[in-house]
Amino acid sequence: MEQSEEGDFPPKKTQPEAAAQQQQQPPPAATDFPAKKLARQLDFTGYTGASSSASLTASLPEHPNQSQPSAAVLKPSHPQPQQLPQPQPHAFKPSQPPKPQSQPQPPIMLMPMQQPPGPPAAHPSMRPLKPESPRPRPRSNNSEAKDGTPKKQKQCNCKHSRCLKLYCECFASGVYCDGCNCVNCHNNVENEAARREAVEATLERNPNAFRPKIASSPHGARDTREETGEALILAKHNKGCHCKKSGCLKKYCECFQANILCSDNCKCLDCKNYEGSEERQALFHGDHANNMAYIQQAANAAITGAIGSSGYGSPPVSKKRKGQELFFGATVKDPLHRLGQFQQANHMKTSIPSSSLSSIPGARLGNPAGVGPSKFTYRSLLADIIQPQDLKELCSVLVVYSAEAAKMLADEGKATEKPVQEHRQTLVTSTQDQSQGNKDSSIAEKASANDKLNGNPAEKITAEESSSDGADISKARPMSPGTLALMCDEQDTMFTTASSPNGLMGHDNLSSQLPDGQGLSEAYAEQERIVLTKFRDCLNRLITLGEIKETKFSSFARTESSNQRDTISNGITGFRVETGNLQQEPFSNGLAKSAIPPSVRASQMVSSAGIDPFPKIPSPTENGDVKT
DNA sequence: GAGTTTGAAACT
DNA sequence: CAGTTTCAAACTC
Repeated sequence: MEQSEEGDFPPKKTQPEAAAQQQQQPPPAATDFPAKKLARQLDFTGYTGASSSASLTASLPEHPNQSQPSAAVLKPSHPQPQQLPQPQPHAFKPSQPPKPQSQPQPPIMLMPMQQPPGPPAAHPSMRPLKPESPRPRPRSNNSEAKDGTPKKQKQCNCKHSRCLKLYCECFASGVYCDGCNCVNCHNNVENEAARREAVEATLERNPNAFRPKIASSPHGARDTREETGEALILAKHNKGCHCKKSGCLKKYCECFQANILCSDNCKCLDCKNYEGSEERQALFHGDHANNMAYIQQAANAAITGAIGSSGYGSPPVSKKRKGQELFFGATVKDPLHRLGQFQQANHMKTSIPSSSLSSIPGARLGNPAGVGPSKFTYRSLLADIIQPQDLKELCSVLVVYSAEAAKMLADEGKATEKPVQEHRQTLVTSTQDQSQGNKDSSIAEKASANDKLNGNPAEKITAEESSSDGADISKARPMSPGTLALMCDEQDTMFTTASSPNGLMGHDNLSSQLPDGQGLSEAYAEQERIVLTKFRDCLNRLITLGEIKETKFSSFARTESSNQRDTISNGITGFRVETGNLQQEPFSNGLAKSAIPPSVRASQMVSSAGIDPFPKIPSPTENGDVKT
């Protein structure tokens, strides 16, 4: 999207480029379920802050450089409309201009920023805003049908606006009408002039008219939040909604539609679209299908949002509820009540009595900022244990493992399982030592081994490694290990798609080294197994730590007395809770927990500033066993 | 599928 | 900037 800001609206790009870029972009916000219409949220500018006019202009037809105002203008990713046979021209528009997209093409994502909602897509990250499908039938698309991959294409039904006003979703999205059911449509190539005028008029009226309505918080991730496990709220509506009767729980509400919580930007009345809202939760719970859609995102959110110093903690910006709090406060559930909901929703198994909750978690555990009396904030038990850098490190390690596994597999060909295991052990050990150096060397090895086969991935890999320093993963770099590691879905694809030029490191190598596609699946499976095993181990450790902490709190609550020990503040040190059972308790996956005293394990996980957490987390040996 | 409701966009 | 009208999507029957 950056491009768009510079006036390089997708239309100008060549198809491949545009497509590629879009794919790399973060999933568009919404997800899903509302997925349906996010057309309006297309991001012409790419960002909230930028001055819109420039970017908008760029994206619009009138753009100077558009030597060819062809249809492609609006639908960037599908540049060559004309060449493609149009699936079916709209009845009213027989000559419908070229449609930019070819059918097979995946939907385009123009709005990277948000992702609120997570549609139940298999690959949530790819969410099409207005895909265009030549589908004759508008909404019934089976879009989400099978794999849940949304492909929806929104088709308007405008009758009086000629599709030249923002009322029209297509127009608002910056795309030509294609296969819509509109009447007297002017939002097409044939009426480019009129369209252009309309665009200008619209911009004149509101320079931000074509900018995304939903934007992620300028302050970044901290503003993001996970909502009771159901929806992922990552952004807020720029203008906010003004709903009066829908309670912001219907798609009339733009916030709801985008699957984001109402924010302080909203001026809605009787809003129920706030964090912890019973109505909202009921709504989600009642819609199981949609729930599934969010699961993945929620999971990701849990990782990115719950980890670190904030957890649910103190949202910088309250996600609203101002309506209720200010005017209906008395009638709305009190914080405690909501707390209970959260806990349930999060499947937090805690033995802490609700009565003690109010005094324990949230506010107390660090992150005092923003924790107001009226705002309940849930704080993950792992909040103090897992630090952002830990996560990054973990991601890096997993990627390294993957790379190593690929290399190993390639070297050994279809070697037997045993060697694999051994190698894995070696890897684990070496990794535990930790050190970037190690990782680099590992990667370097792999890279060098593959150099002959491929380009020279070494550089890229090396660069990626640097992300472990805690720098922003999303920097200009192509794809950091962290990103790769987190791209579960994408990885799946990568694993199975040998053609990806940019595939996960190691894959290409592996595939290229193996004779043919034959052993690939096996090799990938093994590779995946290794990585997943590592990840599992890490998770087991986290579970253990969480339980320890939980136990601690539980005990704390019970005794509820003195507690003030230092322990809580840092959440780790000093607890001496009944750990006996913990140690023996078997993992649900059958793995036995380590017999190491919790405190010891915990310390391993804890990463205090300056300490490289990585070694601690990811380097579990076989079954989560830590070196004693 | 027709009619109603709703709230954003457009207009005054 | 507030109030009103227009519009099309969402929703209901």
